[in-house]
Amino acid sequence: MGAPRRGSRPAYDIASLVEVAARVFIERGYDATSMEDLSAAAGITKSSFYHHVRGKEALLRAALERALDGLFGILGEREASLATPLARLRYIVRRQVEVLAAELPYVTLLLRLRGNTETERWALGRRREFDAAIAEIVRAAVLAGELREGVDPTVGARLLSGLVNSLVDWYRPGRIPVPALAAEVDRMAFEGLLAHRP
Amino acid sequence: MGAPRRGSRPAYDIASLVEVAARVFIERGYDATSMEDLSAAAGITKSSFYHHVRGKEALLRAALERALDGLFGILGEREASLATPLARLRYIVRRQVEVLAAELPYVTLLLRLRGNTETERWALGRRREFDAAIAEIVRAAVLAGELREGVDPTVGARLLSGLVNSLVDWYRPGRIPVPALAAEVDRMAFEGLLAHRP
DNA sequence: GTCTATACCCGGATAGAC
DNA sequence: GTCTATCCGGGTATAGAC
Repeated sequence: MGAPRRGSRPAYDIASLVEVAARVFIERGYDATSMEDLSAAAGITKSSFYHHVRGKEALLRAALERALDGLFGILGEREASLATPLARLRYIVRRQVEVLAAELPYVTLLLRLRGNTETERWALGRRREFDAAIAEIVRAAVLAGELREGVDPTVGARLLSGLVNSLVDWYRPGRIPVPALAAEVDRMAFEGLLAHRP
Repeated sequence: MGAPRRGSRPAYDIASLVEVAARVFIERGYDATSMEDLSAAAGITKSSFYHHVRGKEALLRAALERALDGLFGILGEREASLATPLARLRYIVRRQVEVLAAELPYVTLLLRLRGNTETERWALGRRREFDAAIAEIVRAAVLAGELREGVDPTVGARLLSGLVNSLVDWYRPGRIPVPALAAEVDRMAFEGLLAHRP
């Protein structure tokens, strides 16, 4: 990614430092993570670390941008405009699982924000925008009669998002192939766990 | 709850201070919350606050105990031993929604732990025990053929718990009657969102 | 680019007067 | 039981030598 390095040390391009930071932020929590923790994880001292990075919040912002870019990217894909609301919804859910798996630490961070700093509030706002887009599609699917009667669009959308987002609490790369994971989430969300139909 | 007070000030029994603390912990995050924040929320100074409370971690522990007591209480109820695994599972899910709604701040706190302190790790361990109990029932239901074929018990259990637990991210008391909420969660989990059956 | 040393502030917690 | 004053550790961030 960054310019190649001459020394034996790893290349401290911003991207790799952001990756390290995201990992530690998730492990300890953003507030509990000190710049000392981060610099140690990167293998240099705190002040050297500052040579590369503006500060703690800038690292958080970079990580959150990556997560949000991934998620909003889905909405811009061709398939996100499929004919029926249900087809759009299922496509987006599948892609959401994929993005979540691909950008796991960044999305995890995004989903655990509290809103203390300006950066966090900004990211929370963008996340709400994304959720609203999903909710709108759920609403359309209910109106089109594609979802079970009596599904409250707001509640349904929140449960659906909650189901997908809960993956960050346990999914770890490598254990389950992503397509299989996406299929399980899809079936759970749309067909449910039951064997038979009432 | 505590002994009645003579002055005009509210009674600072431990329970009410724990409630205040839980609220602020959730709002700001545990690590970002200072004892100053807590004492201010209780309407007294930091040192007065210390007169009533051991420290920050003791407050956290009391809140987490309340959440865990509520959850483990479910497993001890008569109905948690219903005849079929599926019946047990649906009963527990419903009760889990009810406990979550009744003890919202405490359960929210429990679900957002990172594991930095000894208290947090203790609570995380107990939470894992609870999740394992659910997973065991899911496994039994799959073996009994009560759940859709091809459901991985581990993944299914995690998705189910994730769905239920995601409520803490948006449910607020009063908006939706708890029975209706429990019914929506049950339908989503077991029947899915779709209108028709394949 | 990396280090040591340090400024500066804020957090948890306590002492002791009232 | 409440307060003001304070200790002390650790946090972000910077200065300046190498």
